[in-house]
Amino acid sequence: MTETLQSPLWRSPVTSSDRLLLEMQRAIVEGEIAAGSKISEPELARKFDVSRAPLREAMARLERCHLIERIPNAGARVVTLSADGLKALYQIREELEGLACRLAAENMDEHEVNQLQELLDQHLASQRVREGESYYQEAGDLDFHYRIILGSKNPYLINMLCDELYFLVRMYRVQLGMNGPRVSRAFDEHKAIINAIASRDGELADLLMRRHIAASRGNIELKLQQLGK
Amino acid sequence: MTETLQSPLWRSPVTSSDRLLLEMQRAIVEGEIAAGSKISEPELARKFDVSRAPLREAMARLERCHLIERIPNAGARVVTLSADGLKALYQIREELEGLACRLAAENMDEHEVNQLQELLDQHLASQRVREGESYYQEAGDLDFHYRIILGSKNPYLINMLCDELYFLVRMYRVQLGMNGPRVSRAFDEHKAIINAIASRDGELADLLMRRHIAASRGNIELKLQQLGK
DNA sequence: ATCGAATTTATTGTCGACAATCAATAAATG
DNA sequence: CATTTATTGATTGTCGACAATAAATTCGAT
Repeated sequence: MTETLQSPLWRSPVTSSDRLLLEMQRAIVEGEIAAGSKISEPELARKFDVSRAPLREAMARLERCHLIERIPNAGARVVTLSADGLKALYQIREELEGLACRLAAENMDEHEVNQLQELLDQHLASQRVREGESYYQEAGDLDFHYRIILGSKNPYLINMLCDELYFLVRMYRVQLGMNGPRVSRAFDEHKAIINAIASRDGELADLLMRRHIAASRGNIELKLQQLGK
Repeated sequence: MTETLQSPLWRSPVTSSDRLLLEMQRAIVEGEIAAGSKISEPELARKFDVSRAPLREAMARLERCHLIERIPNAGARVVTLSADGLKALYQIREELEGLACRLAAENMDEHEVNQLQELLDQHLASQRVREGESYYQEAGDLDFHYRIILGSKNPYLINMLCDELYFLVRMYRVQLGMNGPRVSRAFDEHKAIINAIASRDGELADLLMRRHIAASRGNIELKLQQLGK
């Protein structure tokens, strides 16, 4: 993941609980800690060689980004991925990123728009080399979305999308993958969105982003069905 | 505040940190702990007669609902209310509650719709008695919005609106008030929204809710200007 | 007298141990 | 034999003390 992916709310990991959070986010998103599995505080504390205090703080933040679910006096479980969950998540993502796109068209300055276009050119070049390689596409796609969200200049929106929803989105995408033909199509959609933003057409940018996300959702739903969940 | 206001995620305060959270949420929303003031952990721990452990957990949750802001190794401050903050908050609220309204029109069952209509009749009756009394109106308004959000049946949406955004919304409303003429107008808007939901017209319900919230926002913005902030 | 650096002070982050609560097993009774 | 009730076990929630970091103050130099 590149530097530009970091939201302003991701502070560099100064504290133990910060490091733990990053480590556990990665482990859960990539399935290293299995979806649906129960989390034992003493066990994880030993594993990461820390006390339960920073671990519990990290877990509170994991709950905040919907990666685990806690029940008082009972324990915590890693979330399970499901078709219903995906639907609910993407309903919100469509709405909020549509808004972000509209606001970005209004609030991004010329420099930021130029940077966004340069980013797309970079991805296009690297995509020609690695045809259909999903990892780079994913990083590139996330980077693209991140910049637009930041461009909205709305702190609450940035917080919700980058800090609360995006890890779960990544979890669906990493664990359920993204197949070939969708990858190149996504580039064209990105291009259209940037054009709308560059011409300050917030309404169009909104619409295009919603469709872009809806298409992405359809792609993952297909995978879910194929796996027979 | 009535019983029905509670979201499913508000568990009864079984633990110390739960009690602390409720207490501090109320204190901040009502301005008992002044906006912008710094929070001292040892001081509050003494005041509420608990250890710092549950206090810190409560503070983590206060940060989650945007009532305080923390900086690592530096401390926490209560948020300050501003015109920019209100604008950013209501931009999101408009979008998400519009979505909630559309989903409610699709997903609420007959019984829930009937209950919603009964609720409005109750409020109308009590409003005739207490003309322009803002406290009851506020509770009633919140209750109305809560039920629609729950009716969306989208867990993420419910969590975001009821647990993360609504305390800040209440803080603006409680500390900046809501004046007379707006109160009765809100009833008519509520009525129109319910009708749209009852006739399963999600699109209309969405539109009406957005306007309702925009009007409410305009009302608070006016107050902010009058106070010369 | 003012600016900068070192020291002091206070606050936050972390630790290990204890208490309270819940789940599971085993015993007892109809 | 089934159902209920204790008992055991483990996990979570809470506490008080310590260590690390940042802010405040004092002291010294120009």
